[in-house]
Amino acid sequence: MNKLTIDDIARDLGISKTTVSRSISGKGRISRKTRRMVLDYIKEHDYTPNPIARGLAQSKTYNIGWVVPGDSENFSLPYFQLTMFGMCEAAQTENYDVLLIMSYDSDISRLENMLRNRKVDGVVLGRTWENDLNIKKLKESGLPFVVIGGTDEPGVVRIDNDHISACSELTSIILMKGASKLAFICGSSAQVVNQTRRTGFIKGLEKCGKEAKDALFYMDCDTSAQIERATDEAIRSGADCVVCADDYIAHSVLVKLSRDGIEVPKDLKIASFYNSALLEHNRPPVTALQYDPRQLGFEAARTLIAMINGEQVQSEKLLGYEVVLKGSTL
Amino acid sequence: MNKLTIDDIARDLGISKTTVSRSISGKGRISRKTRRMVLDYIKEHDYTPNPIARGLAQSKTYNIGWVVPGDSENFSLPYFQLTMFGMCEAAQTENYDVLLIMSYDSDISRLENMLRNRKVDGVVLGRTWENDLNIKKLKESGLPFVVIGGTDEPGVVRIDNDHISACSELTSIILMKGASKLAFICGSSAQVVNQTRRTGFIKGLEKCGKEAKDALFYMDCDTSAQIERATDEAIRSGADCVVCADDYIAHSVLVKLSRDGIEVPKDLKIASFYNSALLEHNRPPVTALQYDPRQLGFEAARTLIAMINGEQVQSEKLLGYEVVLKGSTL
DNA sequence: ACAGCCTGCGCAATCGGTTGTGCATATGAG
DNA sequence: CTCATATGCACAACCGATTGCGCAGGCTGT
Repeated sequence: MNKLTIDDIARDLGISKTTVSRSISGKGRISRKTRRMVLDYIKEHDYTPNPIARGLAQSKTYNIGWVVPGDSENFSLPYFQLTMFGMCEAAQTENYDVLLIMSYDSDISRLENMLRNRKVDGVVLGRTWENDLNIKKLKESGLPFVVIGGTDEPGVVRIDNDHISACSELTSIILMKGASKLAFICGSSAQVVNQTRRTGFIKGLEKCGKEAKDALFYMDCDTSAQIERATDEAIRSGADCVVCADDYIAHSVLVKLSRDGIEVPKDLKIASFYNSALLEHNRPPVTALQYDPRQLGFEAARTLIAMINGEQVQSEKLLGYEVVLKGSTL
Repeated sequence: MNKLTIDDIARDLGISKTTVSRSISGKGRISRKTRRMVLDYIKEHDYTPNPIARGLAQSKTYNIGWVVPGDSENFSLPYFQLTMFGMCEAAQTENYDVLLIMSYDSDISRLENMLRNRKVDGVVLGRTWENDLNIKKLKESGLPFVVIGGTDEPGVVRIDNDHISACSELTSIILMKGASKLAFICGSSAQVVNQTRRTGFIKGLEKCGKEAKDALFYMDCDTSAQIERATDEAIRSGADCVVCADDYIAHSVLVKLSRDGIEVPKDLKIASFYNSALLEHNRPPVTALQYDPRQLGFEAARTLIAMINGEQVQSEKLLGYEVVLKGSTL
C-alpha cells in the first residue's frame, strides 16, 4: 500500500512540505536543484499525490462525468463503447478519470444528485433530446459541460459528427447512382440526432433537385414491428431505396426483406448511417456512413478538460466522416 | 452552487460541527431532538456533505472502479451496457459512484495507476482471462475486488452466470431434440468464459451419452473469416447443429448460411449463447440462452460494496438463466 | 556602502469533513 | 441521598494536500 505522503517526503528530505508540493506542481519559486531532488525522490519511491486531499485543497475532483442514457439498449452499437474509450483516453492523458452517471429521459435526478455531490469537475452529455432537461440543469448549475450531439440551447459547447453533411452527401450519392424514390426510417424524433439526420437527408434531396415531399418519412420507428410496417409501406408506396438512420433499423429491414424474398439491391436498395459490424457480414454489404466515435469521445473529453482549466474553446466542433459505398446501393 | 458546509449548519443551529456530523451519520450519541433539528435543517437547505472532504477524513472515495477491456469491440452486445446499468443501480443505492478503468489485455498500467491513485474503494473486474494479470495485481494490492467471470485464482470473490449449467442444459436439450453431431464455435480461448462454455457444452454431451470427441470444436474464432471457415468445415464434417458461444458468432454464421443457401433448421440447426436483439429478428428465430446481465452487474457492485464495508460475503455467486427454445433448433 | 529587488524556502491557514477524548448533566440503582 | 453509569455535546486533532504571506540572504545599481 502506498502510504507515502507529502509530509514523509518533506521529513526525509529535510525540507518543508510546501517545497515538496511546489516542486511537484512547478508552481512556486523553487531552485532547480531542490526540484530535481524532490522529483528524483518521488520517482524512486513511487509516490503519487493523494487526489482526494489535493481535491479538497483545490476544490477539484479530477473526474469528469459521463451522462449515459440508462434506458436505451440500442445504444449497444460499437459506437457507444468506442466513444467511451475515446473519452477515457483523453481523460487519462490529462490525469482525469471518467465517472458514470446514468440518467433516464424524464428523470434527471441522477444528474442533479451528481451536481450536488460535486464529484466531478465537468460533464459530458452523451446524447441530446429535444428540449433537453439535462442541458437546462447543467447550464443552471454553472458546471462546465459539453454535449455530444446537437442542441438549440444557446451557449452550449458541442462536439458532434457532421451528420448534416454526411447524410446529405450519402443521400445525393444514392440519388445520383440511380435511385429515385427514397424512404427515410428513423427512431425517436425526440432525439436531436434523428432530426439532424432528417435535415441532412432533405438537404441531399434538394441538392439533386428534389424536395422533402418526394420522399417517404417514417419517424419514431423504435420497435421492429414498426420498422417492418414502415418497410412494407415504403415498398408499397414505390420506394426504390430505404435510408436507415441506424444500423439496428437497417438490420431489421434486411431481415424482413430476406424473409419476404425481396432482393437487395435489385428490388430495393438500402443504406445505413453507421458502418458497424452488425451489417458488415451482410451480402451484399450495406452502404453506410463511417464516423469515428473514438475521436468523438476523445474530443469531447479533451474539450471539457480544457474548459475546466479555464481555457477558451470553440463552441462547436464537427467531426469528419466517410461515405462507404457498398453493394446494397449499386 | 451549493456552498453550504457543515460549519455553516453548526453556526446557524448554534451547535458544534461534531454534533452535526454525528446527526448525519447517526454514529455518536445524539439526542433525538437535536438530530431531528439537524436533519430538518439539512432537508430544508438541501445540504449534501462534500464527498471529497468526507473521503479525506475517512480514507474513502465512495467510488468503485469498473475495469473494462479497452480493446474488444465485440463487447458491444447489450450485455455490456446492461451490466453497466446494473452496477450503477447498485452503486447508487449505496451512495457510491462508478469510475471507468480502461484496461488492455497485456497492459495493466491503467489499473496500476488507479491503484496508486486510490480513487476507488474497490474494483469490479468485468472480464477474466486465463492467468489474469489484473487479478494478480489486485490481490497483491489488497484492495477489495470482485470479478465477473471465472478464475482459478484462489480466494477471489466471483459473480458469474451459471455458464456451465446453462450450456450443459442447452446442449443436452438440442441433442434430445434430435441433433446428433454438434459443432462448437467460440472466440478467444484465453478468455475464461469461453473455456467455461466449452466445459458446459461437453457436460451436456456427456449427459446424453456422448463424449467430447463426438463433437467438433472451433476455438479462437475471432474474425468473421475464421468463423466462416469453421462453419464450412463443420458442415463438411457432417455437423447437423452449430452451437455458437456468442451472438456475434451466430450472426456471422447465419449470414454465411443464408449466402450459401443453407436452410435453418432444415439443413443445419443453430443455437447461441445470448438472446440478444442481434438475433431477435432472424427467421427462424435463434434458440439461445437468456441471462440477466443487469442483475449480474447489480450483484457484482452490491457484493463489492459489502466487502468494502467489511461485511462477509460468499466467495462465489452464480446467477440463473433460461434456455429459450426457438425455431432454429426444431 | 546602502536601498531595493529577486530568489528560495518555510510557517501556518485552509479545504470540509470525521473521530477520540473529556466534561457536564441526567438517569438509575441501592 | 449518594454514587455509578449513561447520555448529550463540544474541543481539537486529523486526513493530505495547496497557497498566501513573510523572511532571510544574495544580487544589482548607484
